[in-house]
Amino acid sequence: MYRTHTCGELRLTDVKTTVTLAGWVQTVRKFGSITFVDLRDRYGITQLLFSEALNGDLDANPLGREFVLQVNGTVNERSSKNANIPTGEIEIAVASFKILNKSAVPPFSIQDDTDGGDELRMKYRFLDLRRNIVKKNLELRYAVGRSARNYLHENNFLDIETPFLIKSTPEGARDFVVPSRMNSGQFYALPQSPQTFKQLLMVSGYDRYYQIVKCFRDEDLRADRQPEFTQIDCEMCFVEQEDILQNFEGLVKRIFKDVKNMDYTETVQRMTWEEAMWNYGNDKPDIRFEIKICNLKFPAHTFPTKENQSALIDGASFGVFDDAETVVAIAIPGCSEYTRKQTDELTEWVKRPQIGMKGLVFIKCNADGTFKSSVDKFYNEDKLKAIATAANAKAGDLILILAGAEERTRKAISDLRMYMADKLGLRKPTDFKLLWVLDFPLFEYDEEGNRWVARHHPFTSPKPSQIAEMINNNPVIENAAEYLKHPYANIKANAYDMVLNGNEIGGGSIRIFQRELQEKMFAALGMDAAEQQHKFGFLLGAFEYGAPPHGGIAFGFDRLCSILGGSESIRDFIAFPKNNSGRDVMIDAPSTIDAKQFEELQIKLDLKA
RNA sequence: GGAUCGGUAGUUCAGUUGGUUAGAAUGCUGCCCUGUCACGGCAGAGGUCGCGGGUUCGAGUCCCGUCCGGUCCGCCA
Repeated sequence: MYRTHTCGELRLTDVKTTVTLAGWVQTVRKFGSITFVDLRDRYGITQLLFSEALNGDLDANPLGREFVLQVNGTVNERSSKNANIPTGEIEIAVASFKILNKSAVPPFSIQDDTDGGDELRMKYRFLDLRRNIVKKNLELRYAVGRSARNYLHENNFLDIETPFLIKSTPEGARDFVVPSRMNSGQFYALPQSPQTFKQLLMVSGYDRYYQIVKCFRDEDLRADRQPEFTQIDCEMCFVEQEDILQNFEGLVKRIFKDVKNMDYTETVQRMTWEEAMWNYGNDKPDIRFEIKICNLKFPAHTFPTKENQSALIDGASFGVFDDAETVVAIAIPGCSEYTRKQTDELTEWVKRPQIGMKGLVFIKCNADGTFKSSVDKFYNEDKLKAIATAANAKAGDLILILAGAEERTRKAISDLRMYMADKLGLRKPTDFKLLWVLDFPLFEYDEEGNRWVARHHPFTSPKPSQIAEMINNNPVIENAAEYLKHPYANIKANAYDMVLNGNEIGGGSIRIFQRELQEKMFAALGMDAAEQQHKFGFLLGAFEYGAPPHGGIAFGFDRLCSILGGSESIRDFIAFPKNNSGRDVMIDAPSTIDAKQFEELQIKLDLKA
């Protein structure tokens, strides 16, 4: 028997017990004739005492960090206790020990505040995973998964596996492709998601399906994006949007309860995509703080239902505003005292290429009710006051105004809103606020190809009231400059995103289940009948055999874990992640393959120089 | 595909206007120490300054190229 106890469980009540422990040497502290060794395993750290007085034959000298050690001894009460660790009141008086394996000196320290940089930790990820802080993240990941499975199981969902080797249908992201040896010249693709399979399962009558499943997308990475990632993938039949929303806010609330012991009792807020863009400039707003955009000027067709307020800024001969398509403002609470240096810094921030604004206009709403702005030359006190009222600014606030092209400016004000909230500490990682964003546009305009692309995916159904509009109109865009006036631009989807603290954690839709509508959708995306048949014939065929109404959702599992863990990076919650270039630096993948493998695949490499 | 920041001891970093033998902390090795838990003390080893080229009397430092890594934009149905 290698061990009788773990390194985390012995307490004062175990004193005088003879025990055997096994683990890794965390530290060795020598004091002449006695030596302390901290022994670590998954469960904790236990102090070992090597003492010449107790056993003169013991020589702790050969021990080094990360040696694998088995010790036999007696549990003793410590004479000086350590309140910082659960086992801090006891130690093991070592009677005998065995080095089960030696260790090279690790390239970085195995502790919470390690001295290792990211690259090194990834190269030696097996050592990094020994660190408590990383272990905690993987434990959290397990807890989230277990909670989700429990909830879904209790609600009659069936976990069904779908294949990883499937057909390439590069509609959205680039596929990872896998050559087939037995079918030379042909390729599988790894699934970007099990989308079509789960829909086929609905056709088969498995009315509640889920899977915690890997998905693969061959696109460039970010801190929160990996080429292989995990989704909690769900689908239901005989449901409307409302059923899905109810079921899956239940899932997330359950995860909050199980993982964070948090009762999320408040109603999950909902807003339409249009409201989100109007108020926050963003389809995944962080609503933990109140700041909303004031739309001083905007192109009428982008928000057909909204009233134009440009009278507030027009007629002042201020060219920047007069020439801009869009002028938007946010009132930042309590920042009217910002110095020239601070406002300059904000101006520089919005001028960075990532934001791409030409400049920043500000209005200080002084505590005494006066106003001071960077555009005093153009706007008198009354006009500034009117703008401040529109922006819902109070005395003491700082109004920041951006002007420019609609899309870019809206994104910029959204980024600025988040930047200021971070600055003011309004985005606490311990606060959680859920939000449903509803009624997304069904289509997006692709400038490059002058065509429609599906905003969510091509299986998403339009709002029932707009099906006729879709079927009866020609998708061809005659005038690229005025694509927003095309009827398709206003078709809304039966699609929904779940947003947590400004992050999209899940998204889904009610699907198309009629062949005719699905064909119209494919056609709208530029697929002729032959291409439809080649790529999705199996799905269109299945829709002819009694496809039920259905819909579903998929949650980004890694991202959900990282948010619950209070981290920006999903890599911390994946045992063996890829780096920024999609490489696994530990096993050094991807790599070249043998000539023999090429031969078997009948593939000849011809790399462009 | 693009922008930007970085690459100096095992590790994390400092290194001034280009100028003597490239430093600190930590880790590592040896010695001392009976109550530490970030132990302490003394001594020591440890560097192709990512790589290639250029400018210069002289390059870690300046220039060009390249590789690697981080972040972001594009991209991510």
